[in-house]
Amino acid sequence: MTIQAQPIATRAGEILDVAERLVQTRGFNAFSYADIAAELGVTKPALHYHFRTKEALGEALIARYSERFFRELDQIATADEAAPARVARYVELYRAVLLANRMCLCGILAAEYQTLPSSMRSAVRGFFERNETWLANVLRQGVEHGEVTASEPLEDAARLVIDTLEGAMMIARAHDGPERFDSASTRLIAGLLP
Amino acid sequence: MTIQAQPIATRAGEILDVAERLVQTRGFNAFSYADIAAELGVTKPALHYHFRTKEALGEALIARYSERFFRELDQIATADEAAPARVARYVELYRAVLLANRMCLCGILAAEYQTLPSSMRSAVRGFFERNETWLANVLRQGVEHGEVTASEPLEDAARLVIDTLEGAMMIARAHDGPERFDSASTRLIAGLLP
DNA sequence: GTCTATAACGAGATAGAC
DNA sequence: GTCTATCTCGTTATAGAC
Repeated sequence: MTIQAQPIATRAGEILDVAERLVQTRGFNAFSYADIAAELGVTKPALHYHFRTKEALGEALIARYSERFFRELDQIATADEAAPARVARYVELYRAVLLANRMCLCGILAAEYQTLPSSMRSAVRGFFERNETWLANVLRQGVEHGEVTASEPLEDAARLVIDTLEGAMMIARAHDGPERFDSASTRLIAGLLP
Repeated sequence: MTIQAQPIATRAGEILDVAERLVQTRGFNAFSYADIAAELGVTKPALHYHFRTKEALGEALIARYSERFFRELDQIATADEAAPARVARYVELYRAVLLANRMCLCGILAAEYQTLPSSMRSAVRGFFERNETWLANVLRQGVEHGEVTASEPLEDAARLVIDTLEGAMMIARAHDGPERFDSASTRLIAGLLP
């Protein structure tokens, strides 16, 4: 048994990388297997071997994205920081996506929600639910230490934060640069402080 | 010369009605001329007579939607109401769209922004800019009367409101009912009151 | 002026070669 | 196991009939 010191770029991984960027940039309905195939220099049916349907590809995208995202949240929750700093780092995760000229994967899928197969729908909802739970916990910690002011239920406060960040991100992408997002997130966070 | 007492449902108007619902429900990239044709019982090329390209149809959709929307804003601004009531009515406009199981037309187009032809892009940006201006004026009126608390620049405060409503709407559509939107908008407005 | 027949192309997916 | 050749269908758009 060998141990992989570094993750090898598998073909499936390459496909997911390209597809992820295309979805985050253009949306799930606005890219095709042909786009991925052209970029990787393979034929379309080769992609179908790795992901038999577009739905399967979509599910894999959400799974990988979620795994990565919540691994980052774990790191934030593990570090020795106060709640406001944790929220700030949460906002920074979104901002980094925007700087790459992308939209949150599950955010853009939420916009296309009505057109998604049901397996992808539940995966998208799951992403947001996990975000809510995580953020509500951080807010609760902040309230208990007097560093955050938010009224119960804190799950609703968490949802407001998520909705605002997703919306600000989406509309900022229709403008140039992250300034619009920064202004919104700064005001949003200011409203959470004593 | 005759005067139209009531607007007649023209063929072009019928097409716009169906297309508008499809875009607000599924997005601009996820509907086709075939969908409209089937619903109206005509052939696809018949649609091309009225709107030669999908881009032309998209432009017409934004133009009509904007006209209707800003006419409503004019009414709100004309009525003898205080700023908080005007903001509440502004929120109610969004809520009504959500109750129809739709997304704001320009909101969903913002999500698809990178895939839109440039004529539609500028129309979408224009919609948001006009909204910002209108809402910033209402907020300024409220601040002057001591009914609203928001820090300068009020254009940024207006943007935060718009971003939040659009985001809350988008994510609420991935859940059932308007409760999630209501909770977010209530907290949003509460943050604007003294 | 309004619509039908048809084109030209790209989509996602299958069958089968190696 | 991995990929190429191919299929079928749906897409937007044009040409031309009435």
